[in-house]
Amino acid sequence: MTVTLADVAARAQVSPATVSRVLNGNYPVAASTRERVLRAVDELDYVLNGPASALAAATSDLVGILVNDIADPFFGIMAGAIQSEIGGPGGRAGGERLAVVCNTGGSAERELTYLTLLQRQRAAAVVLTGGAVENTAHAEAVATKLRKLADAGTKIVLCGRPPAPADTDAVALTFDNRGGGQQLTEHLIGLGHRRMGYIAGPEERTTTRHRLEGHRAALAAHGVPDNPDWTVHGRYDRRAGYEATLELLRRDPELTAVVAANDTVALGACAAVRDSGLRIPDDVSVVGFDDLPFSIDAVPALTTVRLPLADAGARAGRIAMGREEAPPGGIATIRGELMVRGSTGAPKNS
Amino acid sequence: MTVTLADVAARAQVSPATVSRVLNGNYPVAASTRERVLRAVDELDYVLNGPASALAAATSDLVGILVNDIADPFFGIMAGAIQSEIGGPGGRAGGERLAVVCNTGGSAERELTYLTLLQRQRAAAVVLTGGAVENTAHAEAVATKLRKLADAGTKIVLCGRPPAPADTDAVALTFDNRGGGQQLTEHLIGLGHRRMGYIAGPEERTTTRHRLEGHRAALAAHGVPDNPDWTVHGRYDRRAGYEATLELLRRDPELTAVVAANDTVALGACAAVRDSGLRIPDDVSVVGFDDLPFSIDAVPALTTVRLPLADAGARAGRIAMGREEAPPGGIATIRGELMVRGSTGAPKNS
DNA sequence: CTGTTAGCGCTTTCAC
DNA sequence: GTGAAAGCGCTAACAG
Repeated sequence: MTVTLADVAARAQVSPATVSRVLNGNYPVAASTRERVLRAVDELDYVLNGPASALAAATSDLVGILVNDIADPFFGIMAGAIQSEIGGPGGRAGGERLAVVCNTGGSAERELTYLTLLQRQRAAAVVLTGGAVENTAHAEAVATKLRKLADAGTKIVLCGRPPAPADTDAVALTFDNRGGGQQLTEHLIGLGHRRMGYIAGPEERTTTRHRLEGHRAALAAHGVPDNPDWTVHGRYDRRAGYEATLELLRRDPELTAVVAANDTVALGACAAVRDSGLRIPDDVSVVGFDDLPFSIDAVPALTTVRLPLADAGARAGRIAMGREEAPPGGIATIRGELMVRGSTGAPKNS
Repeated sequence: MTVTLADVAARAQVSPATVSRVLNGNYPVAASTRERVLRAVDELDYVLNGPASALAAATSDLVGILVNDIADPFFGIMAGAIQSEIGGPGGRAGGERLAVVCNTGGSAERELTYLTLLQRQRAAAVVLTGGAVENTAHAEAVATKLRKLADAGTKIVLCGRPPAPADTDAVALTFDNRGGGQQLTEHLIGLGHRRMGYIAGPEERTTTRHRLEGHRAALAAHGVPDNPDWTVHGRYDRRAGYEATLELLRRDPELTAVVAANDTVALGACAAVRDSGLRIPDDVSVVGFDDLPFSIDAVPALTTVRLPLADAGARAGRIAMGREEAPPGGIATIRGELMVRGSTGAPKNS
């Protein structure tokens, strides 16, 4: 009932092999033959059987994209950019790759499971986005998995994630979270802030640690005192930002600034500051990280560090497809850009 | 070099068929045998060949999700919810479905191309999210494609999209965009507004048309005059909202409210209102649509219509997997809920 | 409950 | 430039 390549071959009066060759366009075929085949394909409304060709060719045209949370624009933007470069429709013929988006929810276990599932699909490439879980056992398990994938011919690219062990053959486009965190806090210090609350992301995450390290490095470099009470951990969402800010303000009502792990958290922080009857930035300055699209529309607009998410994703996609060379050493560090806006100002009593 | 099912069978001293059965868990196998097989799988570090099983079984465990723009949380939230229900890791064994997210960018052509690609993959199900392009030729082409997919055993679910022709066998979970638009405008009318600007989405989109119809129905029902000059079309992004608002205000500085096609557009509208030196809602009220997470953090918080995106996505996912019954007639209308917040108030001179 | 037997539909050497 | 033939690795009747 379903049309197969053999049917097309019969109709075009050629062998199945020839049909395969014109369909894949990776082999010389006489122009007249090609046209005859294409016509037959059309007339028969033939659709290639993906699994069958993947089986025979030992590779599929699926590209895996691992994200923590696809509902978060941070990941959505990267995923969209990656997808646009892996040659979806509109790309040159034959390069119709499909993106398999895997939501790990930040769980190490699910990350591994998805990697296995992608291995099972014989994915052409896998792009892992965002920070990694910091846990030796898990890191080793992931590295092992990546090695297996690479051995099976799957190209691995890390986008916005620290490099994996060199023997995994994974190309890494890493965000300079440490540097960004440092810039943000230095900006605040420059404004005169000395008592700053810090809302960190979930523990055991590279992104969380690096941003926090940047913050602390800035404090240390400028001799500004740190205080364990001024740091709180939470999820990367608005709710966590709201609650953490309330807690921070309760612990120390004298805080003049709140540094949030990312923009989403910062939005929650802004709400908490306002709900506490304080003004931004007059009473409390707030900063975020990432510069997601809505950040400029916060009131006042959020001071933050802009990460070129779309560019990074696009580049990762091209590298995954072998359409762009990997950076020297397989590692590139992508810096963020400090965006100073209305949510930060000099502290009142400075 | 790569381990196959036959290797596992040999090691476990059973037939390949038995191994297949324990792996798929859809057939009775003696507990002791199962365990032996599982052990062999483990020892050999065996990973099933997806394409091979898809070929043999004539169906894959891929589920396609068509979205206009995955970077937009409107789609990201639905996609995430769908994915969480199609039995990713954590689901019961054997139900490891992968989500293939396809970004159509709102292009009818790419939508069709992706549908073909999904057909090629023998996708188990396809979920089409968001509004459809309004164009007879295209609608017919899509319907034809859906029929073919359904014939091949692919389950089709529409999520947040108007029903397709009945013979496509597509289940539809439709958002009541018309009703939501009407509620919003009635709320404004109730407040005393009589001169309202409307920023519509792109033309030729069902969502755009329905929301606008709701707006106009409300105007008509209350005898409030409409004016062609008060409607502007644009993309569903902040920039479009910003520019459209400036244009609207230029055309009629007396406008007391701006109705935006969605929250993202509303954010841009708010910025434009403020940049024009006007206050929200004192001078101009602004409303959005969707109630995306950031909407409550706008200042003032956005009055909007909440769409249960996550619930709808989850339900679509379950229906696609056959884990929930389709609604009677294959169509369910999902209503939004009016969320009255600070961005709307009575007009000044009312 | 388990083994045997055929393919599923395509790609790919290897000849011609 | 094109054809023939041999699988790729798995599932699904059908027996037993």
